[in-house]
Amino acid sequence: MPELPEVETIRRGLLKYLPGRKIAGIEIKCPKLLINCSAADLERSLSGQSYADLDRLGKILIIKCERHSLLVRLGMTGQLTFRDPELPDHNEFKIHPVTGLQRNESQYSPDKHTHIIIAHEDGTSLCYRDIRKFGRWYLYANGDLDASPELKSLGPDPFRCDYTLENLREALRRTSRAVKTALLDQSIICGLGNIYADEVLFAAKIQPLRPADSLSDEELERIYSAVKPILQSSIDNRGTTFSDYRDADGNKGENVSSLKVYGRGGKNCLHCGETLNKASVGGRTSTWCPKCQH
DNA sequence: GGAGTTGTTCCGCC
DNA sequence: AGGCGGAACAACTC
Repeated sequence: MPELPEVETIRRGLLKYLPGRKIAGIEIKCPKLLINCSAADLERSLSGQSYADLDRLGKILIIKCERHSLLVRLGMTGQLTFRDPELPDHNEFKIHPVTGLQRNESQYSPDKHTHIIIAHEDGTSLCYRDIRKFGRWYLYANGDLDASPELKSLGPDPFRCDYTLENLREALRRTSRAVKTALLDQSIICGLGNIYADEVLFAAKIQPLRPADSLSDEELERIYSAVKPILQSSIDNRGTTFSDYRDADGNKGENVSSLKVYGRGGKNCLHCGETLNKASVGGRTSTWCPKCQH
C-alpha cells in the first residue's frame, strides 16, 4: 500500500507534530513487528528522548530521535497517526486545527489492529496500526543508521541525487527479469510499488513483461523521466488511498482519480480507448494498454 | 468457501 | 555463486 508518495505524505504530516516532543513510554502489543530489538530494548532506548527529525528513503520512514532512530516499514497496511486526546472529541473533528484538512472517521482510536503506541510526555501519542502485520520496525543508534542493511540495500531514491539515468540504465541492463519486476526491486530503484510501477510503465509506453535488459536507451530514458513527475503529482495529491492508506492525520489521499492504469483493468485506455490488459507479472497484478505499451 | 490484496523475505531450483 | 520464481507471512473483503 504505502509507496513513496504515501510514506512522504506521512512524513510531512508527522513533521508538523513530532520534532521537539518527548517520548514518555512505548506500548508494544505485537512484538513480532520489532525486527532487531525487543520491546524492552525499544522502551529503554527511546524513553526520555525527544524526536529530532523525520526522514525517508524509498518506502522507509526514518524517525530520528536524539540518540536513536526508528526505521519503519509500513508493509501493506501500516498506518502511523498522531493522536491528541486534548482536542475536544477527537473522532468527531471535522477540520483539523493545524492542517486545515478534513478529518477521517475513526482511524485514530486504538483498536485491535493498533500494535504500537508511543506515548509522549504531553499526553499526545504516535499510533501504529497495521491490519495485516506485514510492517517492520528497526531500532538503531544514530551512528549506525547509515550502515543499516535496510538503508544500505536500497537503490537510488528518485528524489535523491544518485537517481540518474546512468544508474538506472546500468541496474536495469543487468537483469533479464520483466521490467515491471525490476522496477519493484528496491535495490534497483527504491520507492516504487505495484501502483506506481504500472503508472510509470504506462507513461513510458513500455509493456511490463519486457525483459529489463531488452530496453533501448530511448526506452530507458522514458522510464527514467516518468518516475519523478508521477511520484511528485501523487505527493501533491497526498497519496493514493485504495483501502487502508491514511496520512498522519488519518486522512485518505486523493490520488486515485489521477491513476491512468492501476485498478482500471478491463476499462478503456484513457489515451487510445483500447481495453486495458490485466495479468500477473512476477506474482503481482499488472495493468497495461496492449496498444500504447510495447 | 475461494480468490485476491498497495510489500518484503526466504527457500529451493537452476 | 548468484539470479530468479514462487511460497509465506496475516487479515480482511468481495
